[in-house]
Amino acid sequence: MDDRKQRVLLAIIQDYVATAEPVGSRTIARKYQLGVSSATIRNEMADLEEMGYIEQPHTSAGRVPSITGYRYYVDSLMKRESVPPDLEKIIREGLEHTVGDVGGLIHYTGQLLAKLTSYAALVMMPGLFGGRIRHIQLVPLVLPRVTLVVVLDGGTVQNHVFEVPEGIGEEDLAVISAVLSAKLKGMTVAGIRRTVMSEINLELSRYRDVLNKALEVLADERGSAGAGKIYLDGMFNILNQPEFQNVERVRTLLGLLEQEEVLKELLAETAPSAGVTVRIGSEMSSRYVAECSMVSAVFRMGGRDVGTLAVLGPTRMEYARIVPLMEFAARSLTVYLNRLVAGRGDW
Amino acid sequence: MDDRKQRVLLAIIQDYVATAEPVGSRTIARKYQLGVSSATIRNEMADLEEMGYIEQPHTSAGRVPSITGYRYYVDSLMKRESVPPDLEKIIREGLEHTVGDVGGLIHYTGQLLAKLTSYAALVMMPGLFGGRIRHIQLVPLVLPRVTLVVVLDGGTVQNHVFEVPEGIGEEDLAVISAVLSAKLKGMTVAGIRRTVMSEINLELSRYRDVLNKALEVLADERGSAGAGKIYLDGMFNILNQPEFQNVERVRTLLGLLEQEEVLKELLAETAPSAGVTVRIGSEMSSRYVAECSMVSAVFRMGGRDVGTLAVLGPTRMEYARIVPLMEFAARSLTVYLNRLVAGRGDW
DNA sequence: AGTTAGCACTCGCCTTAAAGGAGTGCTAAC
DNA sequence: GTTAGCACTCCTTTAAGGCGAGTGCTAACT
Repeated sequence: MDDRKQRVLLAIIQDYVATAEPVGSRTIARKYQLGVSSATIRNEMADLEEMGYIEQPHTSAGRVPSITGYRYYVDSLMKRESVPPDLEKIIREGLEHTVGDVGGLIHYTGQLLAKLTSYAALVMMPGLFGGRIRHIQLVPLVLPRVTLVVVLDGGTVQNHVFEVPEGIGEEDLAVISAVLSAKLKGMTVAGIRRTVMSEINLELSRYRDVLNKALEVLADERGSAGAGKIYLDGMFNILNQPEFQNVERVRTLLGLLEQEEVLKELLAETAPSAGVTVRIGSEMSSRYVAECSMVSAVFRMGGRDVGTLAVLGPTRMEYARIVPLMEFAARSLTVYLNRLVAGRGDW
Repeated sequence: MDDRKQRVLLAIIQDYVATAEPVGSRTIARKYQLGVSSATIRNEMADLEEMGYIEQPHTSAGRVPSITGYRYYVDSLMKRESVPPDLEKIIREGLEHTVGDVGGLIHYTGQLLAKLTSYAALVMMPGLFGGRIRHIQLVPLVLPRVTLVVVLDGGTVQNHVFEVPEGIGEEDLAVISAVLSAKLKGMTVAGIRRTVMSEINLELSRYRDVLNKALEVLADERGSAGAGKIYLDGMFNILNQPEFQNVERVRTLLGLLEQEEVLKELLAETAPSAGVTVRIGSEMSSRYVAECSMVSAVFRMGGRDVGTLAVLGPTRMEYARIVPLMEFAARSLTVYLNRLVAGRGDW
């Protein structure tokens, strides 16, 4: 792909992203000075089409970038815009001044992203995964129902209700709680080793049933790394995009957004740790988002990936603006999350 | 309004609810045997229009029920359909077999309603309002940040993060927790009296600051009776309604559904305790739901209203089917919620 | 060989006109 | 009070024509 072809492709994508209209050779010759006539551009466009980077909705319409075209753009052509300082400020100050738990901070970031990007924002929360246990206790409800309450240092509180065998009383629960507390406090849920578990089991062999149940709950949370809750914001934004003037499309998309399972899968495809993942149209696993792209990034706590931030918009997304913004958001969130659990010191 | 006019109005509403098409005199004469000709019906329709019960989108279109018309129908004309036994069974068994906390049960009911009605379902959860305190504790996170954890007998767990003054340590928090626990356990949050509070304050005067903060959190929850979380399900259903083929309308409605505050207000207008509230179009306070109706009912715990169930659909809603269904759902939910906190005994 | 002007051609979209049809209101007769 | 008949209204559908954006090709130019 020679230099001029690249410039033509870049122009087509920029124009299409801006206008949502198929772009013709004349437009490019006029608006983007490539120093050649529209006829030359037509020739280049014919080539680009043959190479699969652009498409024609129908004869005598302009060209539209293909998935391959967008991909090439994102990987090689795109000049990342730097995040405007005022946005950086908004994000930083927003995160700085949010009091509350880890969940609140993350949720807030999602809302902010929706507002700042004008697309839909998705957030996958960490389960019990990301934090050290500060408090763990079995609280009797109406026996035989009890709830296992776990408080993490980030302020996350999770609980899980289950039933204990007949004959277990409040005192028994207090004993178990004390042992659990002694053994597990300070550990991350992920870090609970089999050895600790059996140690506990030994110490409390009388209560094997209850214990197994409780540990099972913890293990559940640990196993399903992506089991966290999903928040969705600004899906309303997406309706302002011209490609969603068609109700049929809105319906399929909204149908998707209601299925948490599918969303989780989509988010789970985000590359671990490093940078930002961009997936365009059919590069995503669900066919319901054919016309959409997702830009996502993971955030971390204690050196471990714990959740995912994402933005969902039309394939015609402003990648050059969104990618750096997501990167900044995920990095900022990571910083402030870790401050939350480590006092002032950055992680 | 004479008997025949009522029958004509009834026929118009039934037909319009079924077809979403303006209904003409001929249709009524043909499909609903009133024993008179279409000309007579035309005369009746002219009268009904003058009386404000029906409207004409334009000359030479059929008639459509007005808000007033629907209102008259719901209040006087409607024959409630009885809830089909299989639906009753689905609801009962669903609620019976849902293990977990109060929140899970309520949320599940919302999902069920969305599925069974084919409209959007809204649920306003109780805050800390509806249940007795089983456990209350200040858990230190990374000092000075602590979280107040409250567990209710329904299994609801709420927490709130705040900061304590310098110099307060884990032991201090343990002392405070012990007193809070001793004084408040077994009370409902709503039932916490000023007297108890000052009693606690007296006992722990050293920790006045921390205590005030903690009690403030509790009071907050108590004050905002409807402050609970809102769940939304099946908004996707609403897009299948013919009146929402128009994207503009979808946008305004979705815009509404994203604003929790507005939703809370809408739900808060539900009549307390008794039966089912139906609000049609402009009878609701928000102008964004002009084309919609809401059928809502409160559910109770411990003899007190704690939350609201609602269904949101087009004004052209199948009231005769939905009203009894909502009533049944709210009643069932009340029963099972109370079982949850009272052992087997019904409330 | 690459570039460009010119031009015929394609094809979606918009406007306009005409036909069709559902439904009404009115009148006159029963 | 009811009904048949009929003129009238007005929305909706269909068809046709013109417009315009854009293309691909050819031939000439550098």
